[in-house]
Amino acid sequence: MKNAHQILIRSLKEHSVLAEEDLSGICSLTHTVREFQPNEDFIRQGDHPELSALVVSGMVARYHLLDDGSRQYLSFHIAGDLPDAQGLFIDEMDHALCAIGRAEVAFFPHREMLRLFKRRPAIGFSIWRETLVDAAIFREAITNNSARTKPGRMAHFFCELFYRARVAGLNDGAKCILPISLTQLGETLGMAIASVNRSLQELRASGTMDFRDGELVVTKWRELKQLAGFNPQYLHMKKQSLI
Amino acid sequence: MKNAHQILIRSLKEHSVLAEEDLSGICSLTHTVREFQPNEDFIRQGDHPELSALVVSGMVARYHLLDDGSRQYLSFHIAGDLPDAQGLFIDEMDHALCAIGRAEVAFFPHREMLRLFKRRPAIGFSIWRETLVDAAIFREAITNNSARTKPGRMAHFFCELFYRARVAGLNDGAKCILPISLTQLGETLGMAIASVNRSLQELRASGTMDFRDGELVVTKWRELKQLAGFNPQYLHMKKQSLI
DNA sequence: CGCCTACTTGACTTACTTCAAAAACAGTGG
DNA sequence: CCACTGTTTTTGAAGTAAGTCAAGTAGGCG
Repeated sequence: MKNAHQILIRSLKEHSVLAEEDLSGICSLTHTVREFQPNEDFIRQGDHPELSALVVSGMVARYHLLDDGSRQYLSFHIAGDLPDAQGLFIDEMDHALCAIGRAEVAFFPHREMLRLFKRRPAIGFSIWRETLVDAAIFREAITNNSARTKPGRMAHFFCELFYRARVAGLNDGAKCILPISLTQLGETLGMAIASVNRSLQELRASGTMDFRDGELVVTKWRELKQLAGFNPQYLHMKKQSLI
Repeated sequence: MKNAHQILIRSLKEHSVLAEEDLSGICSLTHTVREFQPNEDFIRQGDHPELSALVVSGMVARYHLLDDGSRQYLSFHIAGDLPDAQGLFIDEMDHALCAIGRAEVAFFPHREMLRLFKRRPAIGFSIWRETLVDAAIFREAITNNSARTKPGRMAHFFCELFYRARVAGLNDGAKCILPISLTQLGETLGMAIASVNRSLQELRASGTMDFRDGELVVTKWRELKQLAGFNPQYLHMKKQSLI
């Protein structure tokens, strides 16, 4: 397992500039690491967390639980992401977090982080920035689920995760681990399971990508992007020209 | 016109605790106020703003412009909101802002704000918090546009705006100014104009509310909330029990 | 091997979109 | 004041995408 501090630093450096003292400040944070099984919740709606989570390995997701018991997935997070940085300033969780596949998550105490932000504002600013990119991803999800055709929105979803994993250095060439079921895909994109399947087959037939057994393979990135209307600008990465 | 500093302070106090020195720090910020006509853009996709906007009066909205020229509205903002606080840390705008109805907007220089955050971290934290509530609103919009029936999502949209306006002290009893067209409502909720109209008529027929001529009247709040599945917890206001 | 879960497929039904046109309304100029 | 224009809202009818329901297949695991 890679060191949690290093994972966080790598991820923050993706978009922010940090001084030597900021890095050592981050490394001074205490933390614990826990492993979670597929679908295991680690923060629930209504919780008042005092720790902030960092994805160390695997994938986690945020979701809303509706009155009728149905689920709406809101976002997916990979190694380096801080999926609940909002807990730093918002007392009560309005959504839950669970592992997608097996995942390792590091937890940092809010108290220590806030103290660090006061001492080294640049660290706070870089994590603030991270939460703002998060918000940009949510905005894109609104547009995706509201304004695109079903196959289009599925393509866009795959594009985003593929791109983010690529930036994080997690892809194996054209392959990307994505341990998500079709049912979950439906609960993410707002479509019925039968539709998910048919849209997926349409994407397969397009020859641009394949997704099966929790693995995404992108064979024609440019065409897939086109088909999805994907423009990575909203992810606000420094290396725009990556792929 | 009310003083922009006072409007900002009132709004931040809605969820954060600020010391006397923080308040005077906020009041030391220079700003300009501009008035915009209905549908007038004041920040465009791709811009690199150096000022942060505060809604002083009226309503503004954020939206994505898609490749095919269609629009997806992302959020609506009323007096006291900072609709582009993200510009503080994210260089390039991934969405645009426009006035809905006539609106007055105050602009504060990023440079001054960042300097203030370093001197008085609590101010930065309160605005950070504001951006996190923003993100919570986006998350709810994902769920709304993906998991609810068309009339349900329209009801939820009205509930949220009514509630937020009420908290901000902008409602006139059961009435609330909402200068938005049915077309825009469709571009917000991801539904065709014809559907918007029919869903609206369904809501009218339910006897819980009416919306016409840019004015929302809520006659049965409890029933409307019920019908919408609206739970204001995600807005993270201090006064939960308000309505 | 049998059970469970995840995926796939088909048939049916209904919601919603699209298209088209009418009605209501606001603004403009004679 | 009223005709003219453009915009927004409303209504109707037709077509279609996608949801629901139901059954069948495939893969993983004790």
